[in-house]
Parts: sequence; structure tokens; C-alpha cells
Amino acid sequence: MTQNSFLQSTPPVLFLLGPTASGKTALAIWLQNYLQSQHHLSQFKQSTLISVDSACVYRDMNIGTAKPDSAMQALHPHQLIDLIAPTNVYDAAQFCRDANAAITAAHAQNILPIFVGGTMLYIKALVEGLSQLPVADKAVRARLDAQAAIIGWPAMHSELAKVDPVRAAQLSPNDSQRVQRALEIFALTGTPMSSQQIRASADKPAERLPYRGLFLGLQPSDRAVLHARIALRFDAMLAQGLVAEVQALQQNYTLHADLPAMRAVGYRQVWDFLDVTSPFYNDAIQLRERGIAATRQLAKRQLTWLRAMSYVEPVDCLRADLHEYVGNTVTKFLR
RNA sequence: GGCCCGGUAGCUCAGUCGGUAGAGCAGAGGAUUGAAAAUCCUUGUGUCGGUGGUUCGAUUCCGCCCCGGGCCA
Repeated sequence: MTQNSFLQSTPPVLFLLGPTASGKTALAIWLQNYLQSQHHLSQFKQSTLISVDSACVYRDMNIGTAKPDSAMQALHPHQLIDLIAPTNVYDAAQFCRDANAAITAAHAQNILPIFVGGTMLYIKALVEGLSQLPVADKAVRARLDAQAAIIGWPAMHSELAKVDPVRAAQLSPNDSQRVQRALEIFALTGTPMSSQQIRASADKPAERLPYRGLFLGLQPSDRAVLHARIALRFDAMLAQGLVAEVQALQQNYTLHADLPAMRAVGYRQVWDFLDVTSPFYNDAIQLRERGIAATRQLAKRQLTWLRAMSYVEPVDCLRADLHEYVGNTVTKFLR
């Protein structure tokens, strides 16, 4: 059996990646309809959408996450949304388990998996793998946070340099999250994080995956158009009741501002808007401006990810023949 | 119409006792291994409103004009 025929017998998986407001969801739904109408072109009669979104995993966070509404989900169900309460924490490793299970289940039923989303770390973890590292430990993190509150993160970084100089050299003394994670790993295992990390073969995901992937990365040729869409969409969220949604969350759950769910774009800014002690309390103009700016910054980081992932094929989401182009590309891939 | 206060980076403003200027925010580029919509790194030349004058030299001092805001008529 040649290498080529082996690859062709490997089941396919589609990845539709892109920054916020690039039109991923609409394109995914169009593609699902398209594949339905063109099912004679491939072995798959059906497809399934799988969300790649660290915010859509939270229940009761609908407006701010631009989650597909119930009418849309009835016609085009998404997997990996509404998995946990906003008081809980999801992570990249859990995503890998959930995503791999979804792929296996879909292929077993001769269904084409289509991943749709913008959390590129999850994709990187799924494609390139994660090292065998301990899961987050609440108690250890609380202890490290308490210590950092006294001596500051640069001093914590100095502590890290004593036990894991390799990792410390890779990190900024201000990078609280990564410094904490490295200290946590040492506390839990007694071994430096740097000696437990394995480097994945970033450029050749196909060699270690039991399926072959088509990775399409939506990137606008004109950033200004994306910025305009982001502003429009944030205004729409406010009009749909984003503030009321956060108030309801605060009533129905015991939340605090440091929860990953409440640090999400939009939610964090509304939290400040509702917080009497915040300088942004009750300031609707600031809420709008800060929400839009935070969304633009998120989109920028997502685009940086896409440019850095060599196996992602860039697609201009503003091209006039977007549907035709994506349809043809996918058809060719599935053939 | 008179008086007062402003007009400096996309925005909010600081500053130059006269030697052409700097913060925050925004923007841009990058990193990214169990919080990732997170966290972090790098990045600041702009007719200093216009014009005339004083001066070796004006964004800075003076005159006039324009544009905001306020007070008095």
C-alpha cells in the first residue's frame, strides 16, 4: 500500500477556523447545507458541527458568546457547547478528550466532523498533542496566588528560576499565569515543567493524527471591515440584553470576577459596568468602547495564531466568491 | 459685542522658565503545552489651530484671525 492510498483511506475532518466576527458560523451552516445537497460527491451523507470555543462551553452565556440560538441549533446542532456552569473551568486537555470522542463517534456512523471556532490553543493541542502534565490544582493555585499577593509575580518568577531555570528563562517575570503554572507543576511533581515537556511536530500534524484534516483559516483582507463588524455586533449584543444576561448570571450563580467565564470578552466589561467599586461603574459609553476594543484585541490574537499555524490554509473571508471557493476546496478534499 | 478658559499623536491630556515634545488608552507586530475570549512581550515624528512680530532660534513670549466651552451684556 502506498503512502498516498493510505492517506486517502484515512477518514477526513474539516476545520473552519477564524477570528471572532469573521462569519465562521454562517459559513459552517452554509457548508453543511452544501454538503447535504452534494452528498453524492463523497462517502458522507451527513456532517456534524463541533464547536471550538472556550466561551461557548458555558451554559447560560448566550448573547455575549454569540452562541447559535435555539432555532439555529435545532436545524444545525453544535457539539461541545453548554457543557459546564460558568462557575466551572474547562481546559485544552478536556477539549482534546471531547473532540477526539466526537470524531470517533462521527466516523463510526459515517458522519463528517466539521470543527468550527476560534480557540486556536485547543486546535493546537488537538493536532500537535499535549505533554503529560498534571491537571490544575485549585489548592496549589490558591496558595501560589496568596504568596504572589504578598511578594509579587516577579519575585515568584525568581522562585521559579531556582527550581526550573529553563522555564523561567522562557517567561516574562510578569506573566503571572505561566509562572504560576510552572510553579504548580513543580509543586505537584517535584520535577521541573521544562523537563516534562515534549515538543510536538508542529509542521506535520498528519503524521500523528488518525485522520486527515483540512484546516481553513478565515482571515479578512481588510482589517477595517472586521473592526466595523465587531462594533456592529457588540452593539447588537447590548441591544439584545447582554447586561441583563450578566445580571441573571450573578443572580443564579455564585460568581466572582476572576472566574474564566467572567473574564471572557464582553462579560468582563459588563461586570465592571455593574460593579459599584469599579471606575467604569454605570458608564455606558465606556462599556461600549471597552467591549469593542477587547473584541478587536481578541480578533488580533486569533489572527496571529492563524498566521503561525503552518498547516492552516488562509482564506479571505471577504472574498466575493467565498462560498464557491470553500465549496470547491472542500469537495476536492473529500474526493 | 466684551471678558475668561481651552485648541499638542486616532482619543484623553501632560510638558517645554524660548533650543521642534511624552504618558495613558486605542492601533500594529509577536509569543502561546490543563484559565487561552486568558496571560505576556515589542512598538509613539505629530504642519504642538492659522498667521504676522520679537529673537541667532517660537509649539513655548506678543498682536491679530479661526474653532470649541463658559461668564457678562
